[in-house]
Amino acid sequence: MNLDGLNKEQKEAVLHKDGPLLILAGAGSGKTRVLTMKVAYLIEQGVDPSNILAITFTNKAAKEMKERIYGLVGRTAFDCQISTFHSFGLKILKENYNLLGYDKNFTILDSDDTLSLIKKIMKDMNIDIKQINPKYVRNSISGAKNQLLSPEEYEQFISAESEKIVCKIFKRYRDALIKNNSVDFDDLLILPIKLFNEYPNILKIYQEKYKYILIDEYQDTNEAQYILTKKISAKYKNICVVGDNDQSVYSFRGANYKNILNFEKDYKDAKTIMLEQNYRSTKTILNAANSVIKNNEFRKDKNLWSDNEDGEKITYYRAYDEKHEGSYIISEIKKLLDAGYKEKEIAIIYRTNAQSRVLEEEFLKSRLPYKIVGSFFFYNRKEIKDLISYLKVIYNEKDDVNLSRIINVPKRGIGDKTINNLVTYANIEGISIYEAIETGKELEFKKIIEELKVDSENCTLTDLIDKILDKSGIRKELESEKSLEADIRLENLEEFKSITKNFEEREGLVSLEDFLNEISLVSDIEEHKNNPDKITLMTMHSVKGLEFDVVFVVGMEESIFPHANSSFDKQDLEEERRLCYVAITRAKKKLYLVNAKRRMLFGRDSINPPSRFIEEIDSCYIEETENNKMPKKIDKESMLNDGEVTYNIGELVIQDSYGEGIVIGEDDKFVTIAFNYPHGTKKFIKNHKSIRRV
DNA sequence: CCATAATTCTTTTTT
DNA sequence: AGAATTATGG
Repeated sequence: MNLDGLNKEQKEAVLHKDGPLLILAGAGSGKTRVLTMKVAYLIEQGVDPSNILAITFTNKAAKEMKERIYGLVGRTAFDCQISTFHSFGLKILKENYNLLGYDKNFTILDSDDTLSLIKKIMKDMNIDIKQINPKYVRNSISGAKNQLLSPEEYEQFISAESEKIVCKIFKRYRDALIKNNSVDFDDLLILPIKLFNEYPNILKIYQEKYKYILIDEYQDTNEAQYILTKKISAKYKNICVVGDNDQSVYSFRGANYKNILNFEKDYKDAKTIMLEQNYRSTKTILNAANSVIKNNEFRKDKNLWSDNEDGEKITYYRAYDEKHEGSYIISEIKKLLDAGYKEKEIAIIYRTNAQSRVLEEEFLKSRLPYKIVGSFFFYNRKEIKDLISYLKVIYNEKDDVNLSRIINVPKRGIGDKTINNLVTYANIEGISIYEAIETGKELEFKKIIEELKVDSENCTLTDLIDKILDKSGIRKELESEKSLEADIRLENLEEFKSITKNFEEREGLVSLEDFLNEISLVSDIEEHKNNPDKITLMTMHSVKGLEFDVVFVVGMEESIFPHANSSFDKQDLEEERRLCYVAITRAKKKLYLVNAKRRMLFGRDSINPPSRFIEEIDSCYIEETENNKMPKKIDKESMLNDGEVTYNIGELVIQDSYGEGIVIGEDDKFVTIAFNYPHGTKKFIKNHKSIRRV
């Protein structure tokens, strides 16, 4: 194998074959390259590809790694197990479902399904969902599960009244999942661990199977993921993990960057290699990223450097509003394309998914090719969810959650009362809703599902979709409605067939089981399509691990980024800053930071000051323009209005640094203004020019 | 049981 | 602003 393109440390990492290895790899230091070459090297050294397990966090990363290994070793790459933690967990469950009390055709509940199950349980228990938010319950349960706590163990740790209630719901929730023959996302990690604990001989099989384990983004692993791989690698200890503490951005999911520190404790003879040279970005971009991240207090300083040229300065643009933000980006992209940049080398990244909406509108107008990665937009539509529920029920009739969703879709005259009767009966008998159906209109529904079950055995997926639409009456209902909205729904359902068709062609598979697994774990429509040259729109979280020539980071405003919910707590804020570090370091050649003076949020016009992260970047890296004048240092005289200014208590005003606020107090010299969280109340010189009436 | 009106969320981030 | 949930009346 040719290692010429690698530096000393990279070579060392690739050539380390046996024993634990920790690679601390800064952004853009070539870690993916090292990982892929390492796999190729192992194969070259005679390791059976089927003994290699490589784990990534996102499906995109897994896909990319597969392609790159394929590029190095050819078809034998397919014999390696390269997947996300969750799909790896699913694979183990599929191989051992019976030992865990499940039927073969168990299904995965997504976070919406999980939420409706919790709501149902709470209703059953007469818990007011206004008193305790079901989402809080869901998150608490998920948190406990990821700490590998059973409801009984969780009980030992809690004291608050609300947590005790959560615990009771947790118990019912756990039982309900088994009864529904369903698992949630967390189960994909913790059930395999349970399996290994209860059946050591099975653990042994997996230890022999996966003699070499590589894990990417190790700083993002949570307790469950940590334990899972620790168990499997316990025998041979050929475990190689790659991580960067500065890029740890999943603590909300229980990720614990301390796992990196634990690694050296767990494996006393672990070798550690640091990759500190950045090959990706210009000096300007890297320096900007470093000047932001150095503001984090809880951080081990490191020395990431670059030999690349200085490159262009960063462009900071302050748009008038969110639409202008979009149109500005479009106009810049047009210039970039004229200058020879390729669409697929341009990315727009934002903090929240909701921001993609306005951007998409502007892109549609511009007719530039774009793709929104991770857009729930399609899968979140009612008609698509209904269709998927049909598929899940056809495959797993015990799935009460999805069955309840569609038993009256389209309208069949089955209302709350009928369903409640069914549920009560099913509970008494200890059977599923499906089994409980014996009479009435619901029996017709059952017959439809029975027929479709047969169809699912006999025809292709795409044909099955057609049969569902016909036999359920969904198509008929939408066609007879003759509204634009109904037409769009039909179109979306037709579009869904292109996803199944693509799946069938790509995988050569037509099984409902495989398709359901795929859409449960890859809930991103773009992953199902072939993607030619397009401009990429995605969140900062999903962009991790990728790189582009040109990156636009948009919505650089306080309370969007850093997000309002994360700007108060110091730890949260530091995570936001790491996220900013991730965002900036995606850019290879040119970085744009964009924000809007005002923006519609929750249907209200809100005004937020520029993100603090912009100010943290040394201004020498940012191009000076008319538009982006940094917080001006003008002498006090010129900042005061001539003459007297008076305000009324309760009046809405805008202040340049803190945005919208309400006047809550006034005397002859000062005015007191209450601003939105997290700014609080501030006192100003009354006729200061930074304050304006709305 | 269902259509319409009124009201109340929603936007962190992912598998 | 738009979606989702709940109330109301037929």
